[in-house]
Amino acid sequence: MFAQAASIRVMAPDNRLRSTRDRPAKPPLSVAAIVEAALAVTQSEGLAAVTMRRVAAELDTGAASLYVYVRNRDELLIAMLDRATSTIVLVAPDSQHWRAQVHDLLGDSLKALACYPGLAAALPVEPPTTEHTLAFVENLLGILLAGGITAQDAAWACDILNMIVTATASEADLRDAAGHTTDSYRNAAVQRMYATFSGQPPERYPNVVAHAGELVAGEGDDRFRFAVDTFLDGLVARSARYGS
Amino acid sequence: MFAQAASIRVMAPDNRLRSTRDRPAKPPLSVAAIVEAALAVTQSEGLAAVTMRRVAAELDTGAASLYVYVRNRDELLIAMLDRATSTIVLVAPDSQHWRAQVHDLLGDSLKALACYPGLAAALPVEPPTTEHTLAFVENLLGILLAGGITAQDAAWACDILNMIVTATASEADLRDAAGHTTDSYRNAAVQRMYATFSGQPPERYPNVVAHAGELVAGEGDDRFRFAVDTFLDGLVARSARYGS
DNA sequence: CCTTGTGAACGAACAGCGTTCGTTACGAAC
DNA sequence: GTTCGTAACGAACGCTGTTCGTTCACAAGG
Repeated sequence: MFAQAASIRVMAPDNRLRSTRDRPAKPPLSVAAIVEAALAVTQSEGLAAVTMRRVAAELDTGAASLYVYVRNRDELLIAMLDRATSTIVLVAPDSQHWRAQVHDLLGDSLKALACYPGLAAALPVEPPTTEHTLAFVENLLGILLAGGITAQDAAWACDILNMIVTATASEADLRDAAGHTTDSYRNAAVQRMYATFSGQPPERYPNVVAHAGELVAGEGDDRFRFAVDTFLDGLVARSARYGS
Repeated sequence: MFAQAASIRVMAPDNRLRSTRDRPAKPPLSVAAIVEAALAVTQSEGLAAVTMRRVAAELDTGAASLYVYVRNRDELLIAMLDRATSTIVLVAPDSQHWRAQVHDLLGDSLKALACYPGLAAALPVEPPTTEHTLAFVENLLGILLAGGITAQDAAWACDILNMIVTATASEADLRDAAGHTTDSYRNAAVQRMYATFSGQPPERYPNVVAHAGELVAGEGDDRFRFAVDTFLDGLVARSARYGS
């Protein structure tokens, strides 16, 4: 066993040559490569599978090697969020179409998060201090200000809108969990939720039972649009009240 | 060592007697006792400290003993949430004061969650199927319906308002993390966030830098009231539009 | 060409986690 | 008085994130 290990060591150059031929191109270790590998694992197996060992295995190395580029797992998660956020297309604020811009921007954000089940739910609560998350907040804040929202309202609204995106993404993870088919517009998880609500004793939970359908209604997109729209309506009503 | 262990076994009755005298009253193991112990640990050391071993130690027993009453850790967390939710005082929906009732109910919910740092953030995404969480949703839904909100809007609003509470509680955990003193209205975490925002390059993040103050402004309560109020404004505006 | 040094890579280990297994011991029932 | 179900529990398993000390490849200097 020892001799074998020794011979492997000696044959290291050959090994690398062989592996380089086997796989397309094994990129050298780097922060970007690690983040990309972690995102790939998340996409295919969920965030729970994103362990240091699993990510390292994806790069044909050991867990300890990652710590040269990443301080710890939390930092990796934040880097993953930043990478995902970087795919959001930013827009120049336009006071004429600010509501549509908010919808587009948040929709993009939701799409970016929805690719990586669990990532949205498992992040430190107050994150946006990395490059792309800051750029995102900057853009959202700019659009709201262009829309005539008070600076204070706009700032707080950023926080809340972001929260809506995150929560919706987490919910979407759950809704898509059990084999999402585009044909059936209700998957198993939603049906189970409906059964839970409608199966309660009506004298104890009359509204829940009566409106079980409404409680579980809507695709993620519908609920998302409702949340954002309603909140924006509130913002506008508020700023109108300030004006008067 | 073996003999000592044996003698301990033999002295088990005495041991129990002694421990019964030492501590006020060691309650027998039960789901309620386990949940209470877990909540106590959360309150004093945060949710991260709520490990099966730590909770068991709180009850002077081993981790394995808990599994007689609790299927796994997730179920314990859900039971903890249900217990915390049970402290919320429910109200009979009154269409005259429905907005105040929503504020009271959600405020209570926030208080209930704020006692246990981390609990809000670390829960399965779509929980409310336990007794007290269902009762809470039932009541919130009833109040919104009494307020003249559409059934569909009310149902979705329950979800979103709940989300606001959860997220605010998580944020409050963060804000209170580093020794919250009632005197200084800004703690270290908030100051650090302000420094991060205002310290960015102004040409790259002009709005973030310009409005760093607004971004971190407000106690948890202010932000919470803003979020709920604005969303309710939106709901009202929406139902007015339906009417027309 | 050989030595030296520097830092990435890595194997092994640590402490802790959730959970399970098999055994023990106690209290009630017959 | 014996039996039996089951709560309680010690020990273990496989896994986690992280650290330590060593090894190795490669570039710089003599």
